Amino acid sequence: MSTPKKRVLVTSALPYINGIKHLGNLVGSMLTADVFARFQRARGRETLFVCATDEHGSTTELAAMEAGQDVVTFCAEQHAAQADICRRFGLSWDYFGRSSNTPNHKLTQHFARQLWNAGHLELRTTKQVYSNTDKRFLSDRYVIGTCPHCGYPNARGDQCENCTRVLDPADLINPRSAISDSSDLEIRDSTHLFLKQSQFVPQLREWIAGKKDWPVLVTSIANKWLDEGLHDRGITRDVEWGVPVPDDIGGGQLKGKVFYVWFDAPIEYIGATWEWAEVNGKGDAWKSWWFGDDAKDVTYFQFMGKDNIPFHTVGFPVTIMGSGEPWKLVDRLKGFNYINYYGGKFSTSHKRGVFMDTALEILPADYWRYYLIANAPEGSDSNFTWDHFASVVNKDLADVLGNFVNRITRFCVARFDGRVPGEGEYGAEEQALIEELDMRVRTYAEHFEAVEFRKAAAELRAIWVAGNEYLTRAAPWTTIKTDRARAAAAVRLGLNLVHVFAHLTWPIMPAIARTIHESIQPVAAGTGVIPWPEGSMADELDQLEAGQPISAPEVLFAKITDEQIAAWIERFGGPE
RNA sequence: GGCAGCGUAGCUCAGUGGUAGAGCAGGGGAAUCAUAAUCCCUUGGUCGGGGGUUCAAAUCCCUCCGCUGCUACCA
Repeated sequence: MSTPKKRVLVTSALPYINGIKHLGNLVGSMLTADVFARFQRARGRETLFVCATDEHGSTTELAAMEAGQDVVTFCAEQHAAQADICRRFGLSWDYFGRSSNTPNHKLTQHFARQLWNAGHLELRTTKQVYSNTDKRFLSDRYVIGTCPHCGYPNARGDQCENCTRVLDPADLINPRSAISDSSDLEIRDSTHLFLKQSQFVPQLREWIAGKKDWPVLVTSIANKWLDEGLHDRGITRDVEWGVPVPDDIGGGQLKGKVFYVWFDAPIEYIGATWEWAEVNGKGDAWKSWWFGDDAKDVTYFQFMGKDNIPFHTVGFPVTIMGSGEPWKLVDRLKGFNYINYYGGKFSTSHKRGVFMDTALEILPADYWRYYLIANAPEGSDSNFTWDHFASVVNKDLADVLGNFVNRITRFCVARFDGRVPGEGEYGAEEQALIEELDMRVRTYAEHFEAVEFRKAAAELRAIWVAGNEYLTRAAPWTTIKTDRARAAAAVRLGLNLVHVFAHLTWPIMPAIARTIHESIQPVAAGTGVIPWPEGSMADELDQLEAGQPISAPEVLFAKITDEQIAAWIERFGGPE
């Protein structure tokens, strides 16, 4: 298959600043984006992978208040914490930015100005709840009161969680502030900018219709919004923490207001690229990834959970289309369903499920990376249980991959002095394996190119299994008794296989891949990328020099025990 | 309530018109290099229920049931 030398731009949905993400958030955006970006780099394509924390909005202000911090300090600390945990998960972005940084401010104001000048924004005055005690406007969800439909006393202003009916804060009986519990509320007029999304329906529909390779999940959600009729959307808010609306937009009627977090957050994909260029002294290079003819050779991939799909198929595209400028739209949008935890939702407040920090407390990142990629919720929601997790880790990682590396390297150390044996020639058995792997490696790459993670992981596993099958057929522990050269050839092939496995495994399990590689030979210094084996398997499996020393690595994957499973169910929650 | 996705072997999931599949779990065997790890063979499903279209339906249509999510001011 030819390898187009195009640039690849990868973004993952921005994690919200408030709180450590759980495994579902991780697999649905950041992790799959990382594996994809690593694959592209491994194939030698110029790749830019950016992400950032999404920091604005009233939720952040209130979380900071609760933490007893000012919002700037709160966000700085939270950003540092997320950056650290993501780095420890092996997420390899070229830059991890912040939506509160200057580039995003400039870009958000630029896009708004373009939209305003083109007549796609208009001023509308809305009625909103103002809390005199809190001295702020309250978003609907921060007004609580008695539900007019079912009498539930703690219904939120956007929806009653008891009867699930959609509400307006004005409907609530005895409304009060969720922040202070004060009932000293009033309705005030507030003027806001509205984005006239409804004008873009035909353009959006045509754009979506051209995306034949997007998941059904994505196009069906997008079409549903278009079919129901797009509402014009308010893109400003009466809060303090956000990108300020500049004076030249809105005729001076929007003093003190900021843009809505969902308006500025996706713009931060561009902002993060700008931040990357600034930090690396690349000047205007960021523009070549996003703007005009310079970005013609860029293929842009987005990764996100299904909750983010409307904002990326409708909201952000309208911003770009409406700007009248040639900014890049997403080429390939990969959306994911959710991972459930024993059939229910992951929940911070109920201490149910596994979060990025607690996951790393109990096992290394690569265990999680493999499990999550092999079970990515692509077709439908998937379900996490400790028993399932343990069976995948123990079987696929410990028994199939770990044991293969262990058995061949230990045998080489015991019977061939820990050196790659040069005797013997590859025969029919080896040729059959080479042909099988030529096919399987091609298939594995095709699954990645098609952004199909479960299938890719299943093919990788099948490649590991092929190694064990070969070794059992070749049985060097038997042939060595009568034909040392024959056994030597089998060991040489087995060691070459270990080397190839390291290269194939790197996008999914970068740390383990490096360990495996270094048991055979040092990884070439440089970028840290362990490149894809682009050659024919006949060549790739004849790479190691005769006589070169190897070592048997320590146990690569510790098996998960029943006692551990029981302890983790106790700690994180289990079947109810 | 409306809408969307999903419902396939005990479990996790492929399969979108042409004789039901994979991995794990279960059963039998081989091997002994290896973390008792591996390899081979194998049991197991009226594809959520019902109706329809078709020479042919897991696949298309209708209807019912169930699960999950979204429903625009949570992000």
